[in-house]
Amino acid sequence: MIKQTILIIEDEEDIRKLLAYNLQKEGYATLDSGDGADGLHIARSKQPDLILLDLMLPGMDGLSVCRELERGKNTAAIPIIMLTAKGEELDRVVGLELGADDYMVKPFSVRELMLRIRNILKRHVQAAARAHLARHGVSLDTEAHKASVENARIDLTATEFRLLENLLRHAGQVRTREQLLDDVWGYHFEGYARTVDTHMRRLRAKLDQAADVLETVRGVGYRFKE
Amino acid sequence: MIKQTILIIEDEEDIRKLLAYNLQKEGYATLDSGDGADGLHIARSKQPDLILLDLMLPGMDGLSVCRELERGKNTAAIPIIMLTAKGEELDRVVGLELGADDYMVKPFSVRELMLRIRNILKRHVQAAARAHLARHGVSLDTEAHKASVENARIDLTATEFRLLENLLRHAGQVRTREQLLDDVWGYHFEGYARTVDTHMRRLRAKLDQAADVLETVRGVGYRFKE
DNA sequence: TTGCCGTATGACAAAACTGTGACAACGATA
DNA sequence: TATCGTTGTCACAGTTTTGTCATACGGCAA
Repeated sequence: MIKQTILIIEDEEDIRKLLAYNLQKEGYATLDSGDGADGLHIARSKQPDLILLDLMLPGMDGLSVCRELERGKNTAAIPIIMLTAKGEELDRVVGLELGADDYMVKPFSVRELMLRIRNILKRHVQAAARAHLARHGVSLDTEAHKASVENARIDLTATEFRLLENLLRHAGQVRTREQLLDDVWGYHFEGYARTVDTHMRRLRAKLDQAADVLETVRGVGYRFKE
Repeated sequence: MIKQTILIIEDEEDIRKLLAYNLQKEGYATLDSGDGADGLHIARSKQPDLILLDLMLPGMDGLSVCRELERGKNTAAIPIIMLTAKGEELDRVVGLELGADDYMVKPFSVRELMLRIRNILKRHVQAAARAHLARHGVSLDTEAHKASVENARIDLTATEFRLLENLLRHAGQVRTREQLLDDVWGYHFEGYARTVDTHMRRLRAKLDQAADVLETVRGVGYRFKE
């Protein structure tokens, strides 16, 4: 599993460090910036999974950053949690209006913030992950780790599931054995490329009537039918 | 196929040699430097395809080099893999923030590093290479590995596909048998130049009505019609 | 028109690929 | 500890793909 990255845009260094420390402890990767314009730039180039955005910032205030993020094609979908100091509450309406997903009033409970972050990320991941994971009657529920063919459950082992998921996510594209080994087995795997074949066979057997969604591209690799 | 060049900026000579040796074995050309400022200079003048950058360097540290690379107009797009020693992990965030594409913590697995390099390079090449691969009714979808003539699918073998792709990418230009053997078969291929002829015949047969897009330039080679 | 040289063709055997069944190693679980 | 499910390897067989060769063909210049 790839670590999710959270961008912290906050000018108070103490808070920034506190947040970074706690987020890292929770297993997230963090990026941070103490300045609005800079933070916006990082968001655009690194595309974090979530942004913690302070309202009061030097250079460019949080609302403007929010508005800009919302406008950018590849940042519009990133969830934002606004951090506001007491007394700025009036603005929260505007913030939410502008696309923030949630807000926290300082001083806030770190624990609560962590929980909200986890929830929001889960929602977003699910939404993104579930979107295209069904095709030609084969569908995967990545969260529940359940697979089905024409609405009939089938049992897949962990590896089979990851393999099918990878193929499905790249439906229509040929995936070479090397790519599959890297993505599904991981870089550490030092094995026989033909291992992939065996797993394809097992997958096909389990997919049964739907086995033809897995196409062999001779001399290249495998492809989930477009 | 032109060799890709990788710049190694690392002060420990043993590691530098180890990396250079392995990279060359993988078919890359290498440049190296044991000093930050010097490495930066080489990067600017030679424009390598990828940079391996150690964090701890004499003279100018890795982060500064990274920042400078990011700033330079003709170095900003070069992917960077940071090499960090254990315990420097805190900095990786900054590194990623500054534009590194990936990082490895020492001691790292050379094999894994090679795989990551391959993947990153592939991503970068793909992004640049995907273009209008269609002409005179012949179109290729390199991702899906599908070919069609006048919107009708045709089956090509792996070699035929690569050959047609190469000709198409150089549409309008004559390609000699030697060039085709180098690009399509690989520069290590020591075979009969007439092999190309046979494959051209097979391609023409499969292209059917569109066979005339493949022109023979007597005494020189072949050309995809402009 | 003839002869030369490069190219197209058809046939073929070698090489390369993929699908399969079997199996041992491993780990989890009862 | 015994058992069961999962995984990675391997050897083998059936096919397809590929490289080579011998031969026929065709453009071009003399």
